This record gives sequence, structure tokens and C-alpha cells, in this order.
Amino acid sequence: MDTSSIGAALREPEPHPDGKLTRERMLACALEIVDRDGIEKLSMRGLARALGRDPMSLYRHAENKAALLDGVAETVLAELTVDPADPDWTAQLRSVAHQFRRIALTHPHVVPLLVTRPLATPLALRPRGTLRPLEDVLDLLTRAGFSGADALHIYRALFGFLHGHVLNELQELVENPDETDDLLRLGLHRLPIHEFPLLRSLASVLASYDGAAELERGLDILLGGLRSSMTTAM
Amino acid sequence: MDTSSIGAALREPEPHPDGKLTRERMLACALEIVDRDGIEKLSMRGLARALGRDPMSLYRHAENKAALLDGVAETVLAELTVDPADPDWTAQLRSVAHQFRRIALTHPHVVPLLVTRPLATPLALRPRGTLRPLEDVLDLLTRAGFSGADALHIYRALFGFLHGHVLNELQELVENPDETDDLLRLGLHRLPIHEFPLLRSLASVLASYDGAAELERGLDILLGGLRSSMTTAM
DNA sequence: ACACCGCTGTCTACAGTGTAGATCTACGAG
DNA sequence: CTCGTAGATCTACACTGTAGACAGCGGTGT
Repeated sequence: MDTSSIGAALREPEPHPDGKLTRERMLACALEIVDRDGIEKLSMRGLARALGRDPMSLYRHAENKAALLDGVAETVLAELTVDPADPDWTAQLRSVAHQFRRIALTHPHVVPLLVTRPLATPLALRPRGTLRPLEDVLDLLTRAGFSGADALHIYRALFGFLHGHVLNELQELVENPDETDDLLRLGLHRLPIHEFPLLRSLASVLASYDGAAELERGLDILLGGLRSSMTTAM
Repeated sequence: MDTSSIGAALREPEPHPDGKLTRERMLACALEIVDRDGIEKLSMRGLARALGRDPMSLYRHAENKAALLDGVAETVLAELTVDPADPDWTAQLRSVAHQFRRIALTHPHVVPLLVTRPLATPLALRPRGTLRPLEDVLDLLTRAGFSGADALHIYRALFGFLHGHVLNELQELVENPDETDDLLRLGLHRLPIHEFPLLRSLASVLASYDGAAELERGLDILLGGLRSSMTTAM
């Protein structure tokens, strides 16, 4: 009955259902699968198998697969906490930024969902947990004296930047990690020299990407620019 | 034999193959489908049907479906032109930004591919057409006197911002277009008032999103910030 | 002339997908 | 005890991506 020897072949058959199936357990398990195998490896049948349940039982807790994916994105985004009472709004936004980056690095396979799902659903129909950070940031900024319109602009600017940043940072994956030469490690040697001379010459710079520093630089520029372009106090 | 009466039911059976199937025709047709019906409606079988070919023939021009999607993204991105010889690098980057926005608005369903596909492939293995703008921007910026490292940073900052911006802008879709009240038009009335008071109160601001202006503001902040934080001439 | 090769297209088949609809099961209310 | 109902399960359907075998072709070397 050793689960590791049997369960290695098929995916975690989870032999006994032990208690009721809740939406939370379902989403947690789905997130686990996505984190391990990526989004397109998540199937209703596979998820059900991992939970030891019938595939159709999932439809009691998620209307369809799209809703399930929304749920996963929501779960991940729920880790993000905003304190609207913080008097230092820039510090609070920086905290949000750091949390968001942390989340993205912890769940890289979920990032496509985070940036992409909102395109499929109008704002008002999105899962509540997704709208929570928006409302909280608006709260934070209006308390700091910004108008609603300006607060919304700042929220958009921040999350636009954050989405762009994590997409940038997660692209920096290395193809051949145990190679010492940067050019080889990144596979850049396959690019024709006369077509991509600059790109190839930047191998060492590419190899030494520092996401945290890049985020900080961006935040400095963004928050500085916002403060000077906004017509409000403090 | 009226194609509109018959072809309405099934999807463009395209009765006679007329000539060889090229990669370009395949990608153009795939793009057409994606633009019309969205990404997840694009299937190998459906595409083959639209081309009047056998599904398996597609695999002569794309290794698998992922490669096909990469091809679509590449096709769209190829519309973007950079002039590395332009002496005014900020103007040229602004032009790139405007082109990119235009492309995203013309092919909204392709945007998920544009921002998401690079996450799945290391840089050096990406389709060549995708790397072209990068090399060209690097060329532009080094000619303007920037170091390679700085040029790369600027490229990342710009495209990170652009990705974030178009993701923002494309979310602004309206649910109920023929309604006069902004609150109803956006469906915001369904949100509980006590949980999302600020969001609901911003209905009119949400309804009047101006993507072009938002892009311009962002570009001002970004390019201004970059110029002052970079250690280079001009 | 022939044989050979590689490229393109076609056919069949397989394992897997999301989910509609019918059916079974268990439990609380009357 | 009966009934209704909510949940869980089963079956089935239409569809997916693609491996593998095979047919027709033009060109090339001998």
C-alpha cells in the first residue's frame, strides 16, 4: 500500500475521499497541479483523479473549466494584502508591488492566467477576490487625498507596470543551466551572427538579469513620475 | 452554389485547394480565424477545413500546434517596423509604441499570445521574427550612444510597459453597450455596495477610458524617467 | 532508362478532452 | 413511511492533437 511506489505511475489516485469536497480543496489541488505541471496539463479528469472523485463532481463547485481557471487565479491573487489605512501611500504601493512579484515567482505557471483571464471577462463579472485589491488600492489612494479618477489611473499604471514586469522577468529562463559560457548557456550561438550581432553580444548582460533591482528602478520611475504629474497634495 | 448561404453553417469549406499550401497562407488563415473567433476556437482540424486541406498537411509547415501559435504571434509582430537609423531615438520608440498599440487593437485576440508565448520558450529559440524588433531597438539605442546594457534595459522597460498597457486597455470592454447609465452599462450594479463602494462610484470614469491618452502619459513618464536615470549623452 | 530520394499530402487510429443528460444515493421535512 | 431534493456518479457525444503508415510527385545521380 505504499503510495509512492504505486502513485508514481498514475497521478496521485488519492484512494479515499475522506470528507466532503469543498471549493477550497478543489482550487488548492488545482493550483498544486498547475504549479507542478503547467496550465495545459490541468484537466477536469486529472484534477478529479487527484482528488479521488468523479470528474463530474467538480461541476458542483465550478460552472465550467474557465471558471475553474478563474478560481485558481483568484486563489493566488488572494495572497495579496493591501492596507488602505497606511498613511504612506507610496510605501504601501511598493509593498503591493513586492508581494505581487513574490506571488508571480512562487507561481510562475499561474501568471498567464493572472494577466490573461481579465481579457475574457468584463470587470464587473470577475471573481470578487480579483476586485478586492483594486478596491483596496482605491481606498488607500483616496484616503491619501487623490481624486477617484487619479486613484484609478495610478492603479492602472501600477498594475500595468507589474504585469509587464513579471512577464519580462519570467522570460529570463535559461536553456542550458550547467554551461559556463553565457552565449552557449542561453543558446544564443544558434542565432546567425550577421542578423543578430547586438543581441549575441549582450549574452553576459542577458545572463545577469536582476529582477528585484529592475522592479525597484521601475517603481522609482513610475512613482516619481506619478507624483509629479498628479495634481494633489502629499 | 452561393457560398454565403451554404458556407454559413459549416466554416468556409473552401472547396478547391487551388495551388500549393504555403506557410504564409496557413498562418494568414489561422490569424483570420483567431481574429474572428478567438484563440481557443482555433483547431488544427478547423484550420485545415478552412483551407480545404487535410488536417495532417498542416504539420508539414508547423511542427505542432504550439509552433502554429508562435507563427501567428510572429506574423502579427512582423507588422512592427523599427528604423534604427533614426537619430531621434525617443521619437522612434514612441513610434514603436504607437504601432504596437495599433497592432494590439487590430488583433485583440492575439494579445494573449504576444505576452504569453515568450514565457514558454527561451529567448534564443523564439521565432526569428519575434527577435527582430529587439535587435533593431538595440541597434537604434546603441547608435544613439547608449551602452548595450542600457539599451537592453530600455527595451525591457518599453515592452514591459507596452504589454502592461495593452492588457489594461483591452480589459476595458463594455458588457451592455446600449445602456445609457454607466453603472448599468458596465454591470457594476451587481457588485455589493458595501464591499466595493469606490469601484462603483467610479463608473463614469471607468466608462470614459482613453487608451491613446493613457499610453501617451505613460510614455512621457517612462521616457522622461529613463533619460534622467541613464548615464549617457543626448 | 532506371532506381533512388525527399517532400507533400492523405488516411486511419488512438488516447485524451469538456461537458450535457440521465440515473443513482442519501438525507431531511412533512 | 413517503416524498422531494441536492449531491454524486455513470454514460455518451462530439471534438481535440498528433503518431504512423502509405501514395504520388519531381528531380538527381548513374
